[in-house]
Amino acid sequence: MAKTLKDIAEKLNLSISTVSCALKDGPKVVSPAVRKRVRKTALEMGYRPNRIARSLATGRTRTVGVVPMYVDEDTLLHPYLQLALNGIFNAANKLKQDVLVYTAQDHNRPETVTDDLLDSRSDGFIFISPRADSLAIKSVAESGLPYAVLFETSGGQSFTVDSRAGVFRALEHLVELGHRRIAHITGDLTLSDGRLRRDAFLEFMEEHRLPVPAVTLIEGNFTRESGYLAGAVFLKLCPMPTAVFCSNDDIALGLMDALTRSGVRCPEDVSIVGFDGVLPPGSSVPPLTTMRQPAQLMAAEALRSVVKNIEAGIEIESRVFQPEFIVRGSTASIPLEGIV
Amino acid sequence: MAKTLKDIAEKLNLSISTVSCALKDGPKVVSPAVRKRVRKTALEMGYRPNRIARSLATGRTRTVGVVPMYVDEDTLLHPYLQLALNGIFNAANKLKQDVLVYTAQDHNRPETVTDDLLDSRSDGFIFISPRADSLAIKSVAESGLPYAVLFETSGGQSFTVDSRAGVFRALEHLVELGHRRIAHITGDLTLSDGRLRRDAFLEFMEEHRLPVPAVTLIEGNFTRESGYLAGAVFLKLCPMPTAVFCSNDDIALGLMDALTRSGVRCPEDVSIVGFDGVLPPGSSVPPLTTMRQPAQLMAAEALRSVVKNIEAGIEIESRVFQPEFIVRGSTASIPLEGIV
DNA sequence: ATGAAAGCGCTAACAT
DNA sequence: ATGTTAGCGCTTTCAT
Repeated sequence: MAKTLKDIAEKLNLSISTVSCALKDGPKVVSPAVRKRVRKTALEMGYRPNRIARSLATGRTRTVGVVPMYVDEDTLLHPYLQLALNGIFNAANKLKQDVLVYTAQDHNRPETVTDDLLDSRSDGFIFISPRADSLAIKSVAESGLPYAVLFETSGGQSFTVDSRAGVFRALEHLVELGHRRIAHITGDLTLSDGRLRRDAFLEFMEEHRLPVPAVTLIEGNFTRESGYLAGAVFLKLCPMPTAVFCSNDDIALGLMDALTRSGVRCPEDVSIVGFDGVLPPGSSVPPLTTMRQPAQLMAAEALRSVVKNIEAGIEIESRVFQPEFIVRGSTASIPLEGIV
Repeated sequence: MAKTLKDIAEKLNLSISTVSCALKDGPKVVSPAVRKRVRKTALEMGYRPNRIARSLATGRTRTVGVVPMYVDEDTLLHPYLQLALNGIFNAANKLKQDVLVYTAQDHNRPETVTDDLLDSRSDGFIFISPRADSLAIKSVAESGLPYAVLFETSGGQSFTVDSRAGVFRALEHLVELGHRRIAHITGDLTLSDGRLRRDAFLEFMEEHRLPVPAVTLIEGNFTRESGYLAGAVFLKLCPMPTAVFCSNDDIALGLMDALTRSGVRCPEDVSIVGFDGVLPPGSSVPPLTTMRQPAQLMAAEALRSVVKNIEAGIEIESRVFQPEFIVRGSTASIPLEGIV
């Protein structure tokens, strides 16, 4: 059986509270002699404080909950999430916080999700790429527990990348290479990043007086499949754009795959730019030119903010992070026949 | 404030225990009428059971702890672990279990690791690729809590791949391609997979009367760096082996990198085989021929076994899984000059 | 069928 | 400086 404070107290003929305080320099002062004795026998008896009991008494768990974006299964296989989680765990370790990942979301019965979150096992939350109408966020917000939102501007204090700046930088790169017919495959437009990147795209094009025929604005949803499907649409365009700005890397890889299979070469025939920079360079041939968002840092900052709120009541403030442009092999000067 | 059983009880003029039982068909029977009333008001009041309190009362947390192999930081960036964790989370979700990942290991003070594990927050454990002398395993074993060991044969009931079968299959492939001078870069020999694969390599070579000069048995440690360094050693060998069997994929990629940089082509000049199959095919050029171990399945089975033990007292039994050979582009027939 | 009460192991205010 | 005690919110045995 696990040893308890009571066991130590009885053995030493002390009160439980004295033992408790002796072990942790508790609220009341304990004489050095006693403290020493207590610690010694605690060690000898192999005593380990019961965190469950402590949490019940203090109302704190030292645990922050992480709610990933919803997918049916294989949640942890998304490079996106993996980076974010790694950043969160790294930061949590330093702050002596535990992390509980809530992958068990059943969107057929959203109320169960909420129940899980509110059963007092986490002191605060980080929501990753939540839907705008997330019931989970709503309940957590109502409960008064602190939380931050990662990779999405709606729903609460958010930790996001400067999509607009990123899009502008990427498009400037393409324009510098001589591209004028630039298509865009959007992300999920119900997500803020999807909308912001599309809007920035349109704004840039407008500003540079570059035409955007409706057919060159293809709706995707941040998945590789949607990029692949967009490829089919793209191939029918005439004249074919010489460059495509994709709302994220997955889309870009799907597109690249579709184009390659049809004999369209990247970057010789068409330049492709992604966004997020979550994939290792070797994930595609040619390696993808992309805007890297500092996912790990953003995730770590979200965690720190939540913990600061829990521990010191400091308000959580939204932050926007600057992306970093990474030029690799998927972009090049426009093909000769593109120069009219 | 969060509502409690007491709140409901007072509102309804019932006892706490009646409310408790009404909500969960508890040990004692409650009249349908009361049960209905209780559930209705619980819903209205937004009552959520407090899992911490329940855990303290029942002594069960419905949580299994996962202890990854030790690395200083960025634990969750290892493809290895990511696959295993994903398998564990998938299986845990189905069994309504939570998963707590213990990345916060400070090997300078191993006793703190142990303390963390034994603070009653997990009902059982899965250790991933632990060291043979793992203090953490020892304490968990002593505490009597159930646990399984993943990817390592020592330390307890283990869930491992059939390394010997895998090595034999891989080497047969090389021999069929005409290779006779086959080198081996070992994994970490303090880990069972490292030893088993090396031993199987030696056994196969002996059986096929293929010479193994000491210099062609290069010690690595499962990291990409060790593969890269082994490359330098390898390049000095004369005659150079025509094939290398690497103890895992990381080593193989490091080696491939080193060779490519020196102008040695794979697979034209030298064939390379990896092991584990955790990396996406695009991770290298050419894509790596490897023995895939069913990491997700193994991890899921480990979790199920631990949970079965917790819930039904069923003994955890070691299992050995069959790997699957995946032939990709890094192996080919021996180069002409290799045929003497 | 329902209520009362003990207890899970710990914290912390209050007493001595 | 140390002991006593009342919780934290729930489960569960024992009364009624």
